[in-house]
Amino acid sequence: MVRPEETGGGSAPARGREATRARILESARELFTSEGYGAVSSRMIAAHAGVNVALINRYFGAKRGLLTEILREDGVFPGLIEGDPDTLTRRLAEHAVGRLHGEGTPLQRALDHSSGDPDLQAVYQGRLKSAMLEPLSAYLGGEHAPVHASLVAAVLLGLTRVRLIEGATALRAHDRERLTDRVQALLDLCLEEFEADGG
Amino acid sequence: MVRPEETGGGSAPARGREATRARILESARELFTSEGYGAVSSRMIAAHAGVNVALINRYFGAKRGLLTEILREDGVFPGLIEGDPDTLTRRLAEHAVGRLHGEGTPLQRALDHSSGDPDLQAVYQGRLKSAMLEPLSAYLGGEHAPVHASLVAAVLLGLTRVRLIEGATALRAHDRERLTDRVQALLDLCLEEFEADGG
DNA sequence: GGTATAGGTAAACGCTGTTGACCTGTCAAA
DNA sequence: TTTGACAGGTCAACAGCGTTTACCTATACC
Repeated sequence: MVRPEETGGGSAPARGREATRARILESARELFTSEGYGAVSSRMIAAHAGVNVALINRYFGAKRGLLTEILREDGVFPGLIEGDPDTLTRRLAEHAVGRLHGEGTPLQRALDHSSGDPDLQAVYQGRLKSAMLEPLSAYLGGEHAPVHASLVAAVLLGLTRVRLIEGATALRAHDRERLTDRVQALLDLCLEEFEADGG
Repeated sequence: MVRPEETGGGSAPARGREATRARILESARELFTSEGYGAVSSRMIAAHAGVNVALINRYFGAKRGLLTEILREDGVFPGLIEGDPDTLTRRLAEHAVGRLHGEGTPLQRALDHSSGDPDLQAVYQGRLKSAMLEPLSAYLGGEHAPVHASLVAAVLLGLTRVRLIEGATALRAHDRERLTDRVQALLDLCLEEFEADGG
């Protein structure tokens, strides 16, 4: 049998599968944003979406699948890599310091706070690899590009993590500016070529 | 009533409370080391220690309490802060790069790998604050000491985290040396004084 | 000897993510 | 028109988790 919503000339846009899937996804997004990931159970999502719990696993494999899908759509690490190479580290530094101040989308903020969850960690790591390390490495080029990319990622991730420990301490504008400068300097140092191999 | 093991001149060294507590703690340490934190359940620990599950919560409040106790004893962040200030960043860099290579105690390695768990994250954060940020900040002194300490911690944490994503990539000796140098340079930059406030 | 109590146990509680069996309505073919 | 297949959905259960409550038992004191 051919499912109606998969036929090219379908008239009714699938009242069932796609609509339900979307409703679940939207509920999950809302709840993850307001409550965090770990604090939201499958049953909560199902209830919010007005569907049965089993559908979550039917459509998304597992609770983690919801997260993967949401992060795939929203993009945890928006396109910072593209753009003028000369201002790359500036953009990254501003993004990082911005995150230090709890900026970013509400979803980003929520997920940063529930970053302890193993599911989230796993998905995040996948995203980080494909949306940060690999493109950055390709963007940089050169023999040591992977190491450079790793160092940059380390600084950025570390900042986010420290923020979770210390809490978001609001800086005055010019302190923030200085911090951004410093972070940019760190990133620049990360990208500096390793000296020519002596051995 | 006065508990025997708490009286100064007790003869039998408490076959009960303390011994049982220690047995639970040792079982937990072993299992956490070999399996990670999240993969070990309260019942597994209890079974391994030959005691009832309820005793874990009786003696340690919760599963997390075991972790807190173990990390308190072993010290996740051994005394790197003390010692010659001139070689501080070198020591930290070597420690960090060592961790990149999966060095450190087996327990450290295991916990690094299961660092996704919320419990572990919470306990780690507490330890990091009291064993890293605060002493480092005190050690450095000066107006901007907390910011410097945060930046240092960010670099160190970030490196650990990136390692989890990329896996431990074994570096050749001289590459490792170069990486250590680079990390040290990053840390030095973290500690550089902010230029005098112009505004 | 009687009794308070520390130490220990068994069984449950409420929750989690996940799964398999079942129902139901629609749509295609005979 | 009847029949059958099947997608979409529901219900109830599973196995596991951390934790808690009620109970038992042996020891140590009065």
